[in-house]
Amino acid sequence: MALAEAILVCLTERPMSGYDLAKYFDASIGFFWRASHQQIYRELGRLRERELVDSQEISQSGKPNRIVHTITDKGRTAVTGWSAKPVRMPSVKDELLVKLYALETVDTKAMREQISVRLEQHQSKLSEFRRIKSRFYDGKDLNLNQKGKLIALELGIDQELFRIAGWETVLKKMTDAGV
Amino acid sequence: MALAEAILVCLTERPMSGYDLAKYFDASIGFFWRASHQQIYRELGRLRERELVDSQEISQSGKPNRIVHTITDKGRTAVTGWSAKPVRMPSVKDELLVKLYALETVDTKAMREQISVRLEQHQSKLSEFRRIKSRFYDGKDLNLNQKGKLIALELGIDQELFRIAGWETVLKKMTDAGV
DNA sequence: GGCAACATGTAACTTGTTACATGATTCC
DNA sequence: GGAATCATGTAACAAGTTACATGTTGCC
Repeated sequence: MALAEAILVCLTERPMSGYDLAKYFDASIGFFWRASHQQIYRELGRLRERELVDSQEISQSGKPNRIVHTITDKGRTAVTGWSAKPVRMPSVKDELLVKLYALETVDTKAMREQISVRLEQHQSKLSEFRRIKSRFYDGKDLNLNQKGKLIALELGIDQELFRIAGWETVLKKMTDAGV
Repeated sequence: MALAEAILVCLTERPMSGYDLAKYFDASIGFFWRASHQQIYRELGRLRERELVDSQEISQSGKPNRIVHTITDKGRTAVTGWSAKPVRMPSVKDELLVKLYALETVDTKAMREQISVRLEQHQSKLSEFRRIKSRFYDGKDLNLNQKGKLIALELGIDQELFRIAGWETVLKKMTDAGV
């Protein structure tokens, strides 16, 4: 259950509400471990039960109340313990690759269209990563915390570049194969 | 639910038992959509209910009986229909990237060790892919079915090469950052 | 006045993982 | 005689997805 730890890692940055966490995931750590707001709320409940976070309701006049979650010392210890444990290989699940594998059986016109869509998605992720890099990291003096995030981000950028090249090659090879 | 379709795609090749399918997944389509034997058995039950496969028990003297699943015409239609539908972006879930993102908070010695393990895993996948390519595809005349599989396999090979280079770069950048 | 975004969650369902269970055959 | 492999599954649980529910504020 790395979702728990991903949340705790975010909370080492600053205390956050479930909504803040969902936004934070979308814009950063979620590039490496995606989670929906429902998952985050459920996991926060469990983290509270295990006393890894401390949750405080803050009343706001007018607006609905915010529940702000703060990582506890027990939570910090849990993160360090987790960090030393071995990781698994990331799960492999790409329907588009299954379709490619089944090339003879599929609708190849639709398939080319789907590859184009995929290419655009990688392109927009690439732009987003580059924007974040130039905005927050380029030409700045970075501490270790920031350096870690930058290294991860640069790996993300290279990955998007690779994937764009990869799917473009696939399109060429499909053409060569006559489909 | 692409597992259903991945199974149907395998069964277009030849009728198979659940056990055969689990083996087949491990050695081919599972490179792009991993599934455990439990998932496969469960899904086969559902496919039978939906009449997309026809399941026949074959008694074997001595050995336990095999249940052989054959794709039906309805099943073939389902695959074609599925193939034209848009796909999602593959899920992103890599604990090692989360740890990299949280570099300051983690045990960096253990982290370097985990990257080394990951590198070995990619190396062994690469060898496996290359072995399959040279054994089944190199220097042969291929039909469209085989060409699709080869294109997917070559994308897999490039991906492993990219990932090896990527994690090696991360190790270098960690050294530069002093961890 | 309506719609998007803020903010929080529950419920139902599907998928994926871990552990358990059974019994035969083949190889050492 | 014991371990590995063949072959088939069930049960319990964890994780992920989709849909629903509620009420506010701020903008056009």
